[in-house]
Amino acid sequence: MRLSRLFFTTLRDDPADAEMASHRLLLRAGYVRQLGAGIYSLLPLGFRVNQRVEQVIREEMDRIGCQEMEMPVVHPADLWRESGRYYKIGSEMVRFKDRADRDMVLAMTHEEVVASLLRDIVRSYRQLPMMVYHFQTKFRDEPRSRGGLIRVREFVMKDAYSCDRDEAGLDRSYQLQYEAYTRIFERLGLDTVVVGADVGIMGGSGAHEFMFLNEFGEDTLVICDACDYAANQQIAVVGKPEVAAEAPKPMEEIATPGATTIATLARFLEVGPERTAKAAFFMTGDGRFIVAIVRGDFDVNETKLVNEVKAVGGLRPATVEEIKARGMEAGYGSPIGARDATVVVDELVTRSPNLVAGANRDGYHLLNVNVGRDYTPDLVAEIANAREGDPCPQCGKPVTLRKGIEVGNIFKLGTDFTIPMGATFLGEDGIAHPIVMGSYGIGLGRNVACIVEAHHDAKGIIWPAEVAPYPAHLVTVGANKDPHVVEVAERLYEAALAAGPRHEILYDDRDESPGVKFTDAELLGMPRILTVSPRSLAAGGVEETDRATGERKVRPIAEVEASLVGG
RNA sequence: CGGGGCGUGGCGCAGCCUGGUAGCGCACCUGAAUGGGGUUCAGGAGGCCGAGCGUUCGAAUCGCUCCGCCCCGACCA
Repeated sequence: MRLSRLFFTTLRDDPADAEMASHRLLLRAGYVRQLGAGIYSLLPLGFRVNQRVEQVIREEMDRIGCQEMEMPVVHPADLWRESGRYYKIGSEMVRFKDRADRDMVLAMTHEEVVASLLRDIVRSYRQLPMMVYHFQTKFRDEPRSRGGLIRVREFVMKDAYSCDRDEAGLDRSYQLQYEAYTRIFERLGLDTVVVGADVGIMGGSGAHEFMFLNEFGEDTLVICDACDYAANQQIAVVGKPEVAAEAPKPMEEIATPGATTIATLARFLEVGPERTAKAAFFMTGDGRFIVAIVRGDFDVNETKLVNEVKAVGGLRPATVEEIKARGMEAGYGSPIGARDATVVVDELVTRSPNLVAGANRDGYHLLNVNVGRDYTPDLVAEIANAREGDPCPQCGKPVTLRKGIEVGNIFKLGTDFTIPMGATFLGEDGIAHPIVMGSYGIGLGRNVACIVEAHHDAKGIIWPAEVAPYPAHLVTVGANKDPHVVEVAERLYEAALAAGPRHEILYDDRDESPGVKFTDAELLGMPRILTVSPRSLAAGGVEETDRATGERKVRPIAEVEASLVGG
């Protein structure tokens, strides 16, 4: 591609809205443009990178026998009513009516379509196992997009679905996908950490997320450097402190004016936060009021809480009015005297005697509160967040907390879609069984952004060869002075072009100053920068710069040409 | 959805407080010089100042409403 013809422009100034290096560089180098909140166009360069990423994924999916297909973006709402997700998912799913007043939705993912196809096509166990995938646009009307391509509303995802006769088959398919993912991210140049993940209220029996460690990540990971333990904080269960036994003391009310947070309370009473109980109040999507109690030195983990109380529709913080209506006082709250509330207590609290807890009276707390004696939990569970330095559940060494971006996930769905949607097969036993599914997603744009996060320097992007839009960037200098420069450059360019699409290079044939050309070449990030100039010709050929190492050498023209057309 | 910030040419910004009909840098066009690190000079083109309503003789500037975008939080099968 001749740069003089390429639909793009580079920017000298950093776009004001781009905080992440990847976002800034992709905008500045002319790979993407924003159309709206979380909605991006891929310019030709960006599209080419996307295609390269897609191709890597395609090869690895094909390699494990996953079959490529394509499913629609617009679905009849009835399909989603069948699985029940039409009612469970909130406003992140775009709903609309077609001209005949039929309810339609924009696809957020494609489990329903796969299940409906299975129902139509699969009759016998002989047709299983089977895996399919496609690259397709998803629209998720996220409340807030962020980080350029990291969190968007419209994006292309590779989503694969495994379909098996039973759990053992699912385990095999899952393992194949796991291994394929490992190869994919290695080829993409992304170091990932695989963490155990939340399966959510939709059920399923297991999930892993492939995480790219990055400070802008939206997930917090609990990682042990001493062993291989790694989990999303949403589900991480780590060791809790030992608590010294203590005889229960009489409960006693004490004035604590203004001490509405654990920090101020602990300071006021001159005790450690571990001597206090923290109350958090939630409403479930189905209208239940939850009081969650953790020790003052911990935070409530909402994912764990959602799962423990099986909160359909999730949790939202309760309002002050809702708290008052149940006999409690925000800022001075505890389950003592609570009405119409489900009390969920972290197991550590039950082992911690004589805690300070709210008196449910403005400006007062209670000393020496003991679970069981002073109030009765409806549920005792592990609902606290793992903290930096807590003991690893596998080896006991302190864990660290890291931020990560989810670049891929694999999920054992089980029969959550096939049972409600009636996707069954006739087994060897002559009985109908539900097909056992798994789903496996990789968001393309997010991966492109992460690749840039991992591969750039102060000057620009440095694409790994596997995903570079073009293998080389050819620059001419002094072309106006010396016709031989143009001759050689044209010869190299045409030779690469003739060698096939995979060999095509980027050719900066613009009448720009050398500074502009070199600066753009480094910004754009092709792995090899080839310079043809009177100087390089006099030195024996073409100057080649390795973008990653900065290493330069002059090579004979014929040798460079061979490298462009060869394997 | 709550809190904060910002909408002025493709990008980055000034002007707004103290109303008087829009400016700078980069990019773009023309010409000349230059030709190995965003080169120089000269001359240009491009903006109903996010939208609507209001105040005023007069609004980019003041007021109200709306829309959009960014950040923090909530949210993220």
